[in-house]
Amino acid sequence: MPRSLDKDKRTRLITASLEEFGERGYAAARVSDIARRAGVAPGTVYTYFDDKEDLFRCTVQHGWDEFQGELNRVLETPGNFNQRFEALIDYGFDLLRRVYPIVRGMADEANRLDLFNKNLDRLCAGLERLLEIRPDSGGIFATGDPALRMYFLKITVLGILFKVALAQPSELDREIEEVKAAVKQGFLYTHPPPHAAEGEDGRR
Amino acid sequence: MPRSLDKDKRTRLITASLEEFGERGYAAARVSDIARRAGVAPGTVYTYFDDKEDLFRCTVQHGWDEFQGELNRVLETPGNFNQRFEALIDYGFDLLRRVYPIVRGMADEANRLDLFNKNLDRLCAGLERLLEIRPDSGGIFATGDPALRMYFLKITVLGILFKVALAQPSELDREIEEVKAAVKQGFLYTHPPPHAAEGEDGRR
Amino acid sequence: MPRSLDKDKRTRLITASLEEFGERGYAAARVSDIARRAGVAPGTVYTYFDDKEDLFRCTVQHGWDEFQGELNRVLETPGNFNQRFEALIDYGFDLLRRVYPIVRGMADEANRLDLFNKNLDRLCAGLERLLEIRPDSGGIFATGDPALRMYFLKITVLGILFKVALAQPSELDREIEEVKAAVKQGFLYTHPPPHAAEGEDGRR
Amino acid sequence: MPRSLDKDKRTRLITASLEEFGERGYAAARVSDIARRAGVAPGTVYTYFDDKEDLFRCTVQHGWDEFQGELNRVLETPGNFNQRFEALIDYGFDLLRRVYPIVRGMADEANRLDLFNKNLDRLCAGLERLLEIRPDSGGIFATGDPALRMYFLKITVLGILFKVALAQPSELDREIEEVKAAVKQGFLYTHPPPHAAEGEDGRR
DNA sequence: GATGAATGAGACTTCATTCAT
DNA sequence: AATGAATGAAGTCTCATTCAT
Repeated sequence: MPRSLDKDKRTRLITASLEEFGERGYAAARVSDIARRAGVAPGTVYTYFDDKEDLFRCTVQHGWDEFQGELNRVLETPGNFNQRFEALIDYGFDLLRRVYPIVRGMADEANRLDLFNKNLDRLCAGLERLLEIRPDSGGIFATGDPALRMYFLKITVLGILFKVALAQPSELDREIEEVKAAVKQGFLYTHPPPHAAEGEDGRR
Repeated sequence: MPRSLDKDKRTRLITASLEEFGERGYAAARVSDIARRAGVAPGTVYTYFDDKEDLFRCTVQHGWDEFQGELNRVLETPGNFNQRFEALIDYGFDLLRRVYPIVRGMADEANRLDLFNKNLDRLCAGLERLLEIRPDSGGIFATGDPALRMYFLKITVLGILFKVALAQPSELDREIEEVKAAVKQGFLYTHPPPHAAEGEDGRR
Repeated sequence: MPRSLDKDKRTRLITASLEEFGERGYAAARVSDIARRAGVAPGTVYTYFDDKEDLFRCTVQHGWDEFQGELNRVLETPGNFNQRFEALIDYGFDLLRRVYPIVRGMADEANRLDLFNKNLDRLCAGLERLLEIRPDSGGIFATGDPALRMYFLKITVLGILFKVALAQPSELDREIEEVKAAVKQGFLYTHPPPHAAEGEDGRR
Repeated sequence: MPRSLDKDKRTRLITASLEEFGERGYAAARVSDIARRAGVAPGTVYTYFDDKEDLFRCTVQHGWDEFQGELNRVLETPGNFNQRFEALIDYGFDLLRRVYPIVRGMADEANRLDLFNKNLDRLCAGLERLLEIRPDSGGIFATGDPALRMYFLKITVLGILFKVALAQPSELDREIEEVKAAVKQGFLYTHPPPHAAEGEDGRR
């Protein structure tokens, strides 16, 4: 029986996917369970997505886009670096808390690597722009070589993502707090080093 | 049949697993293909392993143990830090080149996270000991807080692992060379060299 | 909505059915594709037909009726046998060219056999009447036994139908020309012409 | 549990296929029912056949090969034409009685036409050779043009096949007797033409 | 009457695992 | 211990049909 609900079915399916794929992994997640979770018939999934793989990719992409949107917003907003960066971090880890199990699935299949790498590149390009804004250019990424600097950035972002993604569910909240604190420490407070105005640190 | 034959079969199965799981991922890899690759019948797999999951875990653990063994050897060997560290890095990335796709599979299932995290902890503990040996205490991990320092170490190791693991096969060699160079740069040459205040090092 | 529109929709559905069933066969043809081809919504099909099977039967019957109508017209029209017969043959094969794949579908299901056999009987009865008109009684069906003669007629008509129906699409035109030529040869020119003993006809 | 039965499983599956495909048609026949009928598990079907389509094709081809084998045997056996021909006809219609519903399915899908046409060609080539052996060259196929003669032969064989295939099950025995009688009459008794030794009929 | 999104039963197929040999 | 044919549970996906709008 057709429902009046039209546009939010896709959203509900994405949400349900996030939960199912997250809890059970791509292979173990069942399309019919996702459908039930979304409150639709199994066949309805195929009205909105080509197949299970498409559903997964769209779900993942949805998460990336959400964060990228916030990042872009921050980039286009004038203001104090530390405040903007901190807001982004808070937003990002809130998002990650909701979608973290999906990160694992993203790396599962060889044919999903492109999707992952493209989004990582996009994310890091945005972060790079944000970091460049930073009043000081010190800190752990204050390498002279821009390429190397970007490389470290990607490794660090990847490490953070998987540090959270690989956390046991029961440890998730603690893990996120730890990572968040570490990131803020590493990117915000450590440079401009405390009570030190020397830029020597920055050129390292 | 002699015991040695058995051992051979198990080893061949581990090797075949590494290749199949690596090339196709856990879900897509078929036990029968692994058996064929190892030159045994499908049923024989179950003489040496409980089930597919057990086979995967043993295969993964085998890889971890291999690297950890080398790390321990390095730790117990006296000598120049830089040389020992570089040797370990070379060894580690050679190993990673062979098993890299397995890294992705490790993160696939929630019930494998423990396995992964335990080995990561063990690895980082060893690395920490190695880094402590380092004559200087500068560099990107030269944080005062030991816990934070370990945290950054884990994130960086994770980032490196997945940076390689997420590379497209065709890009693998280039990727490994890049990461290796970056790591050596970051851990060997970049730190305020001992008793040297020259910034020449910094220009890398 | 006016009655004429309805009729138009039904006709368009029959036409679209002919094409879809023809191109893809009964099982592979999709009701929704037929609907799209006819320019209506899938649900509308069920306003004009009970179900897919009914749609198929009506489509098939439509084709039979079309030919049967022409046959009756020929039967009721006075004139030279050869001319009338040739016109019928031309008409029949033109029709067959358009609907030929449907012939295969007609034989697909046990519960469609009645439909097929009844129409075949009706067709052959008409052909028999037409052939009886023929001034001479020679030719390949010049059997003394009327029942046997009818039997041969049915077999030949069936053979012709399926010879065309089983042609690869790319071979269809050639096939139809061949069958048409053979039929004309067999039924028109070959029979010991009336009151003529000349063998010239025989060289065919 | 593995059974001792090894080679006849394939045969049992072919037999079961013949029955199921025959009774229900290709689309409606279920692989699991065929398996049950053959006394094996559903999955076992895929040990012997690629998929449902392959199972169908092999089943059909099995029938063709059976008849073709008998035809070849007859061709290689010296002896009186009429006796040999009659034996072949009897054999052929016995076979057809067992497999007749499959004939319909053979024509069902466009991608099966090749299979059908190739076997029809092979069959007619054999029949042509057999008919050439015939002491007299009269009868309904006594056309001077070999190509046309072959054409009529194919149409007639097709017509016979489908005349039987399209019979209602309850009518099958009667139908087969009728066709058999008609064929014998047409090919055996009608030529040597009654009380006529003229060869003019043969060149027609 | 028309629409077309939603339904949901059902089939094919896979493959980890078993066990008679 | 090894084999590998057989097993059978289970999941994805299709599509004829319905019915609220």
